[in-house]
Amino acid sequence: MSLPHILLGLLREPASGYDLKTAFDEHIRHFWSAELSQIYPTLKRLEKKGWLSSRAEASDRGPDRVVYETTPEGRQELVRWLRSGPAVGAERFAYLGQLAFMDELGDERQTRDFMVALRARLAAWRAELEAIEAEHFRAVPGFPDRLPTDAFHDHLGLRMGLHSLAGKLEWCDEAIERLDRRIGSSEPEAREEG
Amino acid sequence: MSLPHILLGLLREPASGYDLKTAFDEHIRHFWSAELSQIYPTLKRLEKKGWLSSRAEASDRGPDRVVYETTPEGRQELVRWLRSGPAVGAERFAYLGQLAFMDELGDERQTRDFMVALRARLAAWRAELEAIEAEHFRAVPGFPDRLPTDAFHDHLGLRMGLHSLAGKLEWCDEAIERLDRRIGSSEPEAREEG
DNA sequence: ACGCGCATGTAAGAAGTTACATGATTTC
DNA sequence: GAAATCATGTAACTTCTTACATGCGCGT
Repeated sequence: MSLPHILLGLLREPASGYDLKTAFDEHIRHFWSAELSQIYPTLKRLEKKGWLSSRAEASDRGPDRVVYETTPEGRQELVRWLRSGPAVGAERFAYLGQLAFMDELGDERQTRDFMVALRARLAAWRAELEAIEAEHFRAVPGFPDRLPTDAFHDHLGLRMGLHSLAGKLEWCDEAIERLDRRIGSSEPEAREEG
Repeated sequence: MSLPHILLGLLREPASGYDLKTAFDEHIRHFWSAELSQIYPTLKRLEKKGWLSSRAEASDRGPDRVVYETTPEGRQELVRWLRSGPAVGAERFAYLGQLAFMDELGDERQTRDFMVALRARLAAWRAELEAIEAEHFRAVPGFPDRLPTDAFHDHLGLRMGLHSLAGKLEWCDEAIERLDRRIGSSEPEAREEG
């Protein structure tokens, strides 16, 4: 039930479905994703609900664009969502499910391999967020303390990702360490790996 | 595409749909959730696929139970999923969407209120996980280093939640601090709040 | 001529939620 | 007698994914 609200939020300025998909891939992807085939019908639905209005617009290249913008009702609904308190509690982490059943494999070295792979994925993600933050530092005047309010809010989201990933990476290291101790004490042979 | 695999994982021992719902509410809820109305048809689908078999069983109280267990094919599919590497990247965080658009409200004190509310929710969640860990410490012999492999895997999941929440809570504190600085410097009146 | 980026969608199906329907037994 | 727990589901709907269909204009 959040995609409509994310679209409303993105439609601060008028945009086409295609534009919105670009925004998803560039900025929103860090906490949500959506396909064009989901965006187009959702926009139509929101227009029927009265939260958006649309108009056709000629394009420089390619076919006409259908440009949407929020109506006062749409804007009101966005504000209602923002004021309804943090939407927390429905998160789903498939990799924790995998981990929970990993003992089925009966070999803790496989759990270790899993944790090492997970650590690499999370570290890559963190590197990506760090690069974005570094770029902001370089390019945006007044970063981070004197940012205008919209850029400051973006920045808070980025920091959340970094803190959460830092915690998870600590956990990976802790888990790998404990697994090594268990593997080492149950099996006398040494095992080399970075 | 993870619910079938989580059900396969839970069906290490034969269980009914009702039993599985109980397991979801007790253990799985920390990283996944499912309703009975989703579990029952999914079990039927998995049986048709040949991953589960079922038999009716008399119950002490209430109607007959339909007890499922994994077939060799089901077990093989679970192992395939476990070995396919960490399923990461599709996570969705609605509250980061809210935060990103919060500047629409044009008042950073509302962002601050939001962060305080979010902090409280996350802290409550952490307290819950900590209570579970404390109970394990008290009740489970050999905790945490000499656990049997299944309990050790459960424990890793718990630690992940704690580390991730710790990172997020740090972020909340950082954000609230920065917001206070911004609010304080833009508006001279003091503001009391816990 | 071919592919890429722009721009629109539809169709089919899987996954998930909320509400409803039924009925036994046990506990207060 | 009422409420909780055990136990099964169906129906209607929303949400999301994957695959397909169409066509213009620009660069190589």
